Amino acid sequence: MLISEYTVEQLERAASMLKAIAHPMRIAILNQLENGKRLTVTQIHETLGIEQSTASHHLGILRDKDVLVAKREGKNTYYSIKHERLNTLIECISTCACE
Amino acid sequence: MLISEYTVEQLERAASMLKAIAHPMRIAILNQLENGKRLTVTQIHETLGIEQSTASHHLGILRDKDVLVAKREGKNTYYSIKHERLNTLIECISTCACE
DNA sequence: AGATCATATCGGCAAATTAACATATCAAAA
DNA sequence: TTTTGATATGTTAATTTGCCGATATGATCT
Repeated sequence: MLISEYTVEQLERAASMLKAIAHPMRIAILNQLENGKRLTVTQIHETLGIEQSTASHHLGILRDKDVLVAKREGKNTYYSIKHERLNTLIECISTCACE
Repeated sequence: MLISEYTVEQLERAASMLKAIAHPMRIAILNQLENGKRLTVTQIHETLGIEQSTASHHLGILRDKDVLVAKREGKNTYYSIKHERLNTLIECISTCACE
């Protein structure tokens, strides 16, 4: 079934990605990862001043919804933005909120 | 206080806008309103096949979070996208979800 | 004022989310 | 294999959400 040229599945997938992003701390995380930067859980948790488990939790949500990809390298897991196009979205919402 | 070049308030505002958008039915609504289109509550409720009260509810959420603007004209209330830039965001998330 | 169309709000309940903390797993080094 | 650093998961309970039907408000016409 189609609703407005997209299927229900596509709408749900889009919503779940957006929902993952729609959190102040996760937007802050995404700002840190703009333009292809890669950071570990510890770097995020230290930079943003949040609990390690909280950082991991937020990163996990973003990974599960295909916003970020994780790559384990030794003890560390590096996170980065999965789709180039998402940089546009981050920038867009950040500037929209500043008016 | 600043987190990643944005204030907490800006991050919260961005998150609350995104949260408003992050719902399958509301993304469908925004698709209907792309590129400056204006629609009434009844048009939305009939086009998308949802209850009138549900349509009004979703539109209210989007208006409250500054995603849409409402303009009353006689019996009808016309809704439309508030910031041009949001069209980019809608398109971006819709295409991201189609891969 | 009364009738009718359009929109907004209320009450209720099941379902989904959230935050915070403790704990568990994984990887390398000693 | 024990220890330590790094990351991931589980468990709570409190809050929030979505949807529905019903009802209330607003606007226009007779």
